[in-house]
Amino acid sequence: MGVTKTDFFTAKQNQLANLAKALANPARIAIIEHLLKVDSCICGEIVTELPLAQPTISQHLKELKNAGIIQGTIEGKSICYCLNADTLQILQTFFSKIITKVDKNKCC
Amino acid sequence: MGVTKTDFFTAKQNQLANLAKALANPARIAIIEHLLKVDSCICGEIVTELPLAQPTISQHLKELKNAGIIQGTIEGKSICYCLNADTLQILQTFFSKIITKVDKNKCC
DNA sequence: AAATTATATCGTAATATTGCAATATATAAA
DNA sequence: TTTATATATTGCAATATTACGATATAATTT
Repeated sequence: MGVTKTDFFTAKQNQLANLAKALANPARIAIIEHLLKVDSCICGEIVTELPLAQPTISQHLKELKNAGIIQGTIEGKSICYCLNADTLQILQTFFSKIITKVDKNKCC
Repeated sequence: MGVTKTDFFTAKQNQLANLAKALANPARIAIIEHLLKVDSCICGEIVTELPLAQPTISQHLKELKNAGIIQGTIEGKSICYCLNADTLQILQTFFSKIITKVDKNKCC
């Protein structure tokens, strides 16, 4: 098929899976790391930073935006993208909870 | 194409993207949550817990194992799967670092 | 208004992922 | 050793993802 059986899982499980999917590409990781590093966060900057064509980066930015990981505001004729802390917090919380629990659960 | 341009990114970026890819499915999130919850972690248990066929779950377990997120040891005629804390720590560290930096970086 | 600059969308080819039935393998029990 | 149980592998159809050229849109400058 190729279709994930979304209906059979909880909203939280689907949310986490969708966030992970948004991060499941090195270009999107690189975009996140770049947004974290630089003060200004214009799309055009990313195009020159990464070894990908402009439409490809625009598509990656769209996916990150759809997932709520970044947000973009129009700034003159360019667009300012930045990270959305609230969404990233969901992931941080998930993994922190796992780390605190996983040690107590070693069975092999 | 459909091929990610892996070569143009750093090993760390590819590692994080691959770990995210391994988590980018609600069934695999559910498997992780189940392994975290129960004491015993036999594959057959997961098959009865999740609404997916046995070969599908076997495939998901394989992907989680290849990513280093879980490990499995043979136990009689069944297999005991459990979470790998070291790998999950990589993700926890990544998101914790992001969270501590992201607030200082608000630009829109 | 025309040209320039910045980003988005469309269309498409190549490849990857998802899920399962059928089947294989491997250990345990009878 | 035959049978039962547990998990893995194979093969396949449906769908999703990746990347990019061509083109569209939208604001800015000249």
